[in-house]
Amino acid sequence: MSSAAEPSGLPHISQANAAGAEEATDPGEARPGNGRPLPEATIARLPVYLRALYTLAERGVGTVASDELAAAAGVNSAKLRKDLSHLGSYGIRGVGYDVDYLVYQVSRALGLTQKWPVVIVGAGNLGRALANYGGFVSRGFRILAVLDANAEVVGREIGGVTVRHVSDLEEVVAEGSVAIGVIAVPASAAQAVCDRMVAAGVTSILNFAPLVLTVPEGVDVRKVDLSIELQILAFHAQRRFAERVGQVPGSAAAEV
Amino acid sequence: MSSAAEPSGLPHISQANAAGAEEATDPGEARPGNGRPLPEATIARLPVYLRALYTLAERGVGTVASDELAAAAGVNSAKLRKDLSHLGSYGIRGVGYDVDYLVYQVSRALGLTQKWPVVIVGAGNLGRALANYGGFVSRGFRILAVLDANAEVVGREIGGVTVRHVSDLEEVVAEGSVAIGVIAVPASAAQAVCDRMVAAGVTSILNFAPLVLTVPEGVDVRKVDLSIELQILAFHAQRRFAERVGQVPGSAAAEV
DNA sequence: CCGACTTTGTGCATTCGTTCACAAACAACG
DNA sequence: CGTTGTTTGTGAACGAATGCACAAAGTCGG
Repeated sequence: MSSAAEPSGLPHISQANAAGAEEATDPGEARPGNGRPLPEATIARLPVYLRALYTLAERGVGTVASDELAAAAGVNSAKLRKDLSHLGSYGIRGVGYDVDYLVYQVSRALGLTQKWPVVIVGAGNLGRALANYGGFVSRGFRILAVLDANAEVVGREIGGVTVRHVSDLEEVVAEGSVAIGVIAVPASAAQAVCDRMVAAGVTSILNFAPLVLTVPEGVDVRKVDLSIELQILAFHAQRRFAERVGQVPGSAAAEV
Repeated sequence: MSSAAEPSGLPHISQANAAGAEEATDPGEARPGNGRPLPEATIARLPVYLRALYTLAERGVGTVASDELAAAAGVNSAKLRKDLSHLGSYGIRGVGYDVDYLVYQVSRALGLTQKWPVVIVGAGNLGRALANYGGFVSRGFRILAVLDANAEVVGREIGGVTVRHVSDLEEVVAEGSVAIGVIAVPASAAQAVCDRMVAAGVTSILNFAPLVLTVPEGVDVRKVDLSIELQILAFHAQRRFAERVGQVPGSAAAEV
C-alpha cells in the first residue's frame, strides 16, 4: 500500500540501478555516493530524515520534494538537499525524491540494511523502555539479550527476550557476535559494565549512565544524557524570562 | 557541602563579587559574564562540566585545573577554558578553579539556581525512568506531577509523586506555574499532548517521542531520540568493519 | 621583595557547517 | 520537437566552532 505502487513514475530508479553507481567505484565521477567522508553533522541528521521517510511511506506517499521532506524533518530544505547529495544523486530534478528508494539509500548509508545485534545491560525502567522502543526493534537492530544483575528481574520477559543475568555478558557477546552494547545501569556500575563489554569484544557502546566512560582506543562510545537537554531547555527558559521581566527569573516560578 | 570548607584559599571570590560584575551591567567591560550571547555549543557542554564538578565536589576536591576538569568531562582543555571564559573570569592563574564556586557559577549560567517545576506526561517505562532519574530530581528541577491517560497507572506513586490523569494537565500547569513539560508518550499521542501543553502556557518542551512536533512561535522544543544515537553508532561501526575488510569505503583507509 | 613556575584567558588561523542563489536537468504539454 | 515550469545539486559567501600557542596574571619558595 505504501509506495510500492507507482511503477511508471520512476524511470530513474532502474536507470540509476542500471548505471552501476550502486557499489562499484564510478570512474570519472566525483565519487559522491561512495568513499566520501560524509560530514558528522549530516550523519546525525540522516536518522531524522529516515524516520520522516518511513512516515511518508506509511502514508502512501510515493514521491517527495526536498521542501516537504525538509519540513517533515524540521530542517532547512537547502540543508536537506546538501545532506542527501553527499550520499549520491538520488533525486529527480523537477520531481523530487522517490520515497522508497531514498529509504533504501539512507538505510544503506547508515549501515541499517543489516540487522545489528544489540545487547542491553540494565533491565530497570530505562532498559525496559529501550527494549520496547519502536525505533530500536524495528529496522536495523535486533535486541539479542537484556541483562541485569538483579536476580529479581532475571527470567522476566522484556521486549520479546528473557532477561538473563549479567554474568552471561561475555557468553552472549561471543555467541551473537555482538558489536553494539547499550548501558542502562546506574552510574556506579556503568564503568565496570563498560570494561567487561570492551573485554568481550564490543566496539560500539551507547551509554545512558550519567558519567564519562573511559575506553581504550578503537572503541566508539556515544552517550545519551536525559538531563542535559533539560538543562539546555532551562537555560533558554531562563533567558526568555529574564528578557521579559528584565530581571533574573524568580518572579514566575521561584516563589511558588 | 564537601568542599565548602576552604575559605582562606579563595581571595579572588570576594574580589569577583565585590567587583560588582555579578548582576549590574558593567560599564566599560566587555560584559563577559553578563549579556553575552553565550555560544550554543558552549551551552550544550555546560551540563557536562557541571556533572563533572559535582563528582569532584563529592570527592572532596577543592580546586581543579582546566586539564583535570577537561579530562573528567571528556573534552579538550582549551575548549573548556574558552567555554568557562564566556561565563566570566572565575579561575585563578597558576592554581585553577574553585570547585564549589564554579558549580555555583555554571548553575547560575544555566538557570539552575532555582528549581524549575516540571510536569511529565506519560508514565510508561520511559516516564518512570525519567521520574526516578537522579539528574532530573536533584539540582535544578522538581517534578511537580506525572500524568498518564491510562487509568491503570493513575494513583500509583512514581518518583515521589502520585500519577494523575492527563486531563489534569491544564490544572497542574496553572497551579504550579509550570514552564517546562516533558513528553514521554507514544508518538501517536505526542502532538496532542504538545498542543495542550502549549495552550496551557508551557513554553519549553522536552520531547522523547520519535516525531517532529509542530509548535507556535515562542515555544522552545528539544528532542531526545533514543534511537538516533544508536543509528549513528551503527554508521561508525559499519565504516569500521568496511575498512577492516577493505570493502566499500576505500578513501578513509587509504588516507591513514 | 624577587624570580621561577604554573595555569588561565584569549587573539588568531583553520576547519567545519550553514545558507543563499542559480545553473543544470528533467518532466509535462502542446 | 521545442518551450515552459519545477526542483535538484552545488559553487560561493558567510558564520560558528575548534585548537594552537602565548602573553598576562597569579602563586610559591627563598
